[in-house]
Amino acid sequence: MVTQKDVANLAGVSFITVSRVINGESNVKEETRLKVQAAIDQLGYAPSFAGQVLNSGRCNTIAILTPIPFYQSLRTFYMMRILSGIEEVCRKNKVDLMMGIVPEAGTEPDYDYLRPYRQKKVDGIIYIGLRQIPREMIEELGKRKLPCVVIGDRPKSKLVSWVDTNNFEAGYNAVKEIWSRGHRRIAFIGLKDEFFNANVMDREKGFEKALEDFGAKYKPSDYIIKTAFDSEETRQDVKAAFLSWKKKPTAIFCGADSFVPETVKGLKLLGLSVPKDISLVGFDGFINSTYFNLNVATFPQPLNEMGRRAAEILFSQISGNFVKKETAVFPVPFCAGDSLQNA
Amino acid sequence: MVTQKDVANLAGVSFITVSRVINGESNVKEETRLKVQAAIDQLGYAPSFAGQVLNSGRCNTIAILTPIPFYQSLRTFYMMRILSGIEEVCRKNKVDLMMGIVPEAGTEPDYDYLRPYRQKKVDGIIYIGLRQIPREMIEELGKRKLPCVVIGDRPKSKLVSWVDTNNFEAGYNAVKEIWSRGHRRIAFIGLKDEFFNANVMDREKGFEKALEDFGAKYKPSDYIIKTAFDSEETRQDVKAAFLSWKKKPTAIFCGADSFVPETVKGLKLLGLSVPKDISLVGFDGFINSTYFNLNVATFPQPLNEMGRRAAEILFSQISGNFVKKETAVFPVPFCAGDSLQNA
DNA sequence: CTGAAAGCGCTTACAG
DNA sequence: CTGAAAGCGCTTACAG
Repeated sequence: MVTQKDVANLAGVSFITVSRVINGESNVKEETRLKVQAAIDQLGYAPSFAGQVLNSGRCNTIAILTPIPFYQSLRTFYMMRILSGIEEVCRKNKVDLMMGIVPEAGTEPDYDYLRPYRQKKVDGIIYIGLRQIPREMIEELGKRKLPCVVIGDRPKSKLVSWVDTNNFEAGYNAVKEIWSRGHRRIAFIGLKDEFFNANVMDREKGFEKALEDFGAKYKPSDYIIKTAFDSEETRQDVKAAFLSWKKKPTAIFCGADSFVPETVKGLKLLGLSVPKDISLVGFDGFINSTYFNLNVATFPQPLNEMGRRAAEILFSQISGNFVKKETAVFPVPFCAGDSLQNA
Repeated sequence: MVTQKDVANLAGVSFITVSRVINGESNVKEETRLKVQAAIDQLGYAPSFAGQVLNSGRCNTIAILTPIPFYQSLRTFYMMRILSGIEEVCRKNKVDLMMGIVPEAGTEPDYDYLRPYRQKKVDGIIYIGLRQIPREMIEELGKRKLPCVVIGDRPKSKLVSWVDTNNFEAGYNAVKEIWSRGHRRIAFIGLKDEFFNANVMDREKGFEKALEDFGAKYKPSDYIIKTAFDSEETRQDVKAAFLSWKKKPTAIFCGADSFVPETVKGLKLLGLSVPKDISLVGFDGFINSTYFNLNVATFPQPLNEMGRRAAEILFSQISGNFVKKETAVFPVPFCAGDSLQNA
């Protein structure tokens, strides 16, 4: 490997001068600088990361930790869009990105969340949620005061920053959009409690609150279907719910786009087609009309922007050498689509 | 940051003994080992990466370089499935994963492909293709003899290893499957030459060769549509081609799943429905029947396995301290689907 | 403007 | 079985 000494020898100066040129210090004669630069170019020298870290304590790398497996389609989109925003900010700041997949709970008992940080391999961590952040991790984060930003979850810890969408408001607004098109009986499809998905739950709360505020003539909670992720279960749950309801809803708000395809199929089993017989609104913006033959009205989360913001918060904490809880809540815009029609 | 010295002080030994315990050396009294281990646990010590790298020259990190932007849906799947295989092997080998997005050609003139390696931030590189690997990069890779494996492309360099699918064979087999179902006039949809996509081109060659071998009564090249990625262009190209053909094909082989949705729509413009009026076979296995309302016959690439193999080749070269060109060609299995019917 | 010294956290011989 | 010394590649004062 090429070192400062090699460059120094070739240029006929001491390695300290090489260090000065690398770091763009001003106290180097122009002639010397040119000689050194020529030697650097000739040898293809780049300063060893390890040597720099040892001195600066900064490694210009951050870790992205996430429990989302790489191959699960819709969740992959969620993560990739966030990642795209993070990457943009990292690139600007000349910071590298390390990826770690947090194993399923219980799968790998001795998995060490914070190893990269404790090893000083990264300066900070961005955790991309969707599944609740593990309690042990939050505790150690707090104890060690390490720069960390969580996306998509709101840890209570006094030291852990987070970036999230306003799911309650978005749920509320979803009902508002549907209601304004004349629908007076609206159903919600959410997740079973065992998933502990605060995001979908908040959308559900927004759904209920909006219907109360608007004076719906039925009990919102009677029109909530709780189902599972990416599963055929959804289809059956939808069918069963519809059969149990005496008065059928004219619109459905899916708390996540993952439920949309199976909901549509479940409705088809009942002889109902979207949007002719019933309207439908999704959430997330992952269902692409190129692949799904219905242009779904939805609430696309500003994932890219959230990724960027998370990275910015993290960098400000790293470079400021302090850890202070910062939070950001993003509103979710409505995006109209053919699946939502007037009642 | 906690260092070996801190642990040594707490345990009442020298930091060298701590180093021994960390590295599991045998020449440490059991009693001492326990004392040291207790101190390590108490302080939450982990050996600094930088110190280790400086000594061993090994950093237990590899870089994944790819020109695929994070947000492009189908290409995202391609990359993520490969990544999933790589990650699996990395986890087993306790190696970390660094991600780098190679900018569009010309976008960032001073982008330095090999910086992470020259900085000794990674031990080797896996390049995930889909767009041809940049010439400058290949040259520098060869010059520096750095451990590198390319996935999805076959660089000529004597030193760069690669892992790829047998696209010619797969293209040939696609025609074989279609032909065996009685189709005697089959069209191909590929990419315009300007994309330099060797993979799709090889499938095209397999398509042509198969038709020749089977004694097709027409010139295969007359039934090749060349289109662009992810674009509405495809729809128009399909329509135009169909209008120009006097004898219509009874089946179409899409050289990539990206073309499938728009091809289906283009056919619809002509009043043709799949598979009732015309059969269709895709390639890649990205079109999920949950989201696309047609179960497409296709050739799913063994991406996960390719990722694993690439990582294994890379690790063997890194730990062996040699760089030798190794290559692996994966066959692509056929996966039947409703879109391909008997003629 | 340039160089010798010390030290960052670690490991690898070498002594004892 | 344990420790003192040297060195990995770098930067940061300090001297000149």
